[in-house]
Amino acid sequence: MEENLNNEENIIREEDINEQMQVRRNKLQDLKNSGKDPYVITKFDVTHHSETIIDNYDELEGQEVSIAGRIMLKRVMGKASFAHILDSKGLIQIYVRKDEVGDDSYTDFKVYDIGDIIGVKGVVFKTKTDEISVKANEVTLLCKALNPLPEKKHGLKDIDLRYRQRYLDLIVNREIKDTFVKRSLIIKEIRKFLDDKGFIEVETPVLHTIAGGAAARPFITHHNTLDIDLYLRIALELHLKRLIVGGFDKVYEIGRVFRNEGMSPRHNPEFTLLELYEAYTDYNGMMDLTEEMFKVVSRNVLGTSKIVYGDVEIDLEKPFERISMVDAVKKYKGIDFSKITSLEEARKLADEHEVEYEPHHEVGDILNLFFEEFCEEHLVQPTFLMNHPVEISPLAKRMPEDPRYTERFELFIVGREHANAFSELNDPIDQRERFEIQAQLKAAGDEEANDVDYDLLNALEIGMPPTGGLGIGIDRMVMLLTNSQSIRDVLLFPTMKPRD
RNA sequence: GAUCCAUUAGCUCAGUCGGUAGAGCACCUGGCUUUUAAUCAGGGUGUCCGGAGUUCGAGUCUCCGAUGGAUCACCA
Repeated sequence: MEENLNNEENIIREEDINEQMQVRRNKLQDLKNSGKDPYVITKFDVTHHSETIIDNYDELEGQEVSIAGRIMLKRVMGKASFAHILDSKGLIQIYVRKDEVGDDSYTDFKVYDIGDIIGVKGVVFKTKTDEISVKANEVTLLCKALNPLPEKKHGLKDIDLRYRQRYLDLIVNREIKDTFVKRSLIIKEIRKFLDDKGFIEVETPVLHTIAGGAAARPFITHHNTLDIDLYLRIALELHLKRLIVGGFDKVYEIGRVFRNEGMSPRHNPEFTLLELYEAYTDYNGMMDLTEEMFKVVSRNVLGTSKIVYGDVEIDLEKPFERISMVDAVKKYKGIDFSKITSLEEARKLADEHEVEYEPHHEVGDILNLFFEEFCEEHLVQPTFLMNHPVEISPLAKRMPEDPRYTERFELFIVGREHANAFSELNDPIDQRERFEIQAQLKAAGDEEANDVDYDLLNALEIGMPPTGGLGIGIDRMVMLLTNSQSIRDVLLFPTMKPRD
């Protein structure tokens, strides 16, 4: 059955071969017929990269080098040719003369296509226009490209194709490679930053029996042998806290989490989350850590902590602003929620200001709606939004001076949430009550509400020290530091709907 | 999930009022021993995203569908 389907696909594909693709297949067949099948070659010794040759021209002039890369541009004349070769570091020109490589080799070279991968042995020199080049004395075809590359002038602009065929995008739009190099450096710097502070990196399960630690709809999968449904994790929180109970004082994990929700320029179904937990500190400690991390990572990766995002300059150097959610709503909307004590008052306010709420929303939920509606977009420079209502913070400790609110903060930059942290709730009795409220919400149809995690409750009953916890969306952070407007520009292979 | 926009050659894009499908690059044939998005002469290679409808006639108008983008909803 499956084979039949594949055969059908293959038949369709054969029909899709256009003239250019057919020409290249014919060229490959000719190579094979004359004993020059490039696919039998297993290795090629590369001694230099384009960048090395260009950066060290003075030492390398007249020296023999061996380079390899993809033909990107080709200028063929009767008995001599120029071409540009793309290797992992960039472009370099090669000069191929018939009287240097021999008649047969030159004839072969003339029919190589843009996109083919060749190895070149030759001598470093400068052309009369001062371009650093390699004069070939030997050219080897290492791989035939059977499909043509996009055009040299305009490259590949079709966003759909760029995401679906990222390999093409990387070849043709080489500047995007920088984004992914930076992404790698950012994650490396985060690890270094945390390791230097004595944090231990751990790995916890991706397959969960309970989807908790965040408000999100999970992906559901099935384990055949156990015959149970499992959830792909939506957060790292609940396992990392168990490790604090177990005696690790400082732990972190950088891992993929999965949320079965809408996609947008800022949301991908799978994304990378950093979560860390530190015993014997609170959300103030987490604020200091967050501020330092953003500053240091930016400095070490970009060489500066004053960055440009879109048309705004963001200063990660000066102390981040700190404001409570109640004060933010007061500042940007002129409404003082600290004086709102009943749900009726809150609903009346919401009605007056055309803020839509759900029947199950309490005062704290409505406060949060006001914040999202009227304040969020104003928090462009780094701002810690603090002291969220307990209703939207089921895992955070209450503020001792006002139990309606929690010791929690979110870091906002360019109007977006970049971090979320709190003094972790370690009161097992309070935690049990909050889980039960979540369970009621879930029973009432809220698909994002948490289940009761009895094992976590047991862990808390064993005893978790006062702990600060922090989560940072790595993709958002990479977007910020690479001035990327879409999350898909910082993901090598963003989730795409299959065609047909 | 809703709304708007896009989809034409391998790539980037034109296509007027509904009247036989166009350009540049790429590709093919030939020339050219220092080119620089090489160049000179010649060649158009197509499921106009798919399907249905209106019409004498549809790339163009209408409807249904696919994929993508933006905005909204949800969220990080």
